[in-house]
Amino acid sequence: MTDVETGLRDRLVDVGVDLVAREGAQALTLREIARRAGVSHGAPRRHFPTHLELLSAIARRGFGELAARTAARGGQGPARARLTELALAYLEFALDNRGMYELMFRHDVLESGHLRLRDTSLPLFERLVELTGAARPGVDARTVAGALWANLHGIAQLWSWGSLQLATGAADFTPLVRAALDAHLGPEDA
Amino acid sequence: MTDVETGLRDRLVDVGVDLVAREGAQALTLREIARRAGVSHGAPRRHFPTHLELLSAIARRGFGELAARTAARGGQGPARARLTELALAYLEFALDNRGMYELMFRHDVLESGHLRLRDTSLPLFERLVELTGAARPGVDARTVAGALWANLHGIAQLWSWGSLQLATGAADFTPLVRAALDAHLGPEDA
DNA sequence: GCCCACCGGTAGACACTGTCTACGCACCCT
DNA sequence: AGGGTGCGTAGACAGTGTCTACCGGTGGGC
Repeated sequence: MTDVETGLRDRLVDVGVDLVAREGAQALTLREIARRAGVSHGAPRRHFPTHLELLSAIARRGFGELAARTAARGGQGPARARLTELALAYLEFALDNRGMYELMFRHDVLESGHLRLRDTSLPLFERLVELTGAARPGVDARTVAGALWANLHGIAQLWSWGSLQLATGAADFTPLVRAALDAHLGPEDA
Repeated sequence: MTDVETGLRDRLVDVGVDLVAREGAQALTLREIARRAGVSHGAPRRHFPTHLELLSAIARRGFGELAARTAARGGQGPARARLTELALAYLEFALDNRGMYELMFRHDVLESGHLRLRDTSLPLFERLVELTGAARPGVDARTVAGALWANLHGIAQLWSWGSLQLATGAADFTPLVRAALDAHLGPEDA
């Protein structure tokens, strides 16, 4: 009735997205996904030759939503303000969807050829490069953007793991994000 | 004869360290470690009640060597230069020992209580805080050090995964590390 | 209109994993 | 000498991913 008519391929990914949000990345068993989709454990093989490819398809959903979230925010205004919004949106996504974010950056589990992150991840980075160049002209925007991206990723990972709270004693990650932005782009009101 | 007399507990960790360097983190099967140690698959249980605890013991070796490597470098000189050496040593460790580094930051696999990283990781961070305060007085050294650490970690991870090469087109990670250091600490010759 | 091929799901086997339990051997202590 | 305990063995169990044989329906070609 509702969406029973959707193909099994999409349904498996739906189930996976739901499952990783609900129980974490280690719950994404092939057989468990099949179980929750109401099919036998051999069925997914018709659509995803291997477990890794199913996980990659689930992760690609994550990259898509990350792109959508960061695109929705930081629409206009000066480049520096848009970068702040983008960075905060990135961090919030990572911490609202820890399981998915963890899955997205488990390169041992995502044969990077399968998930074509060039389609979703690279455009996002290009936007970062563009905004960086606008906010801080006169430097190698590509390198600075790379360092900034790495910084956001590191904060997301270490914060999610709890290390940064332990090491710095902070209770909120926004000061860290602002410190990173100030460092790479210069102080906000400059 | 050689070191046959070492206890099984240490031998298991030895085998694990060797195995993760040789074949990566996913090869650290409990049974495979036992096999290579020449004991039955049930033997490790006498020393490590669970697989996670054995992995944590192996990872702790990694934290120890990371601390040793970063301590060996950056011995003296101005704080800024020592920080550069420390950062490069950190990155080189991460990229020379990808399997180990990956293991060290797999929080799903390291019940963080077991590996007492307070003993090895926090002192390293404290040294980072101290040097940061010396290199860049007048700011919240703890926050800046946290952001810098996250930046190094992010570079290590994304570089090891290949994303930064793809996104920035760089072939060497030192420009990125220097960009991060310049960003958080100010330009070197200041 | 029939037959046949094929798409897609089922069911069972296989090797492998981590954990648990029963067993046994050797050693040490009194 | 005897009993207990530390430590490794061996087998069972549930669970995993992959592979293979099977098979029901559906659609196209003649």
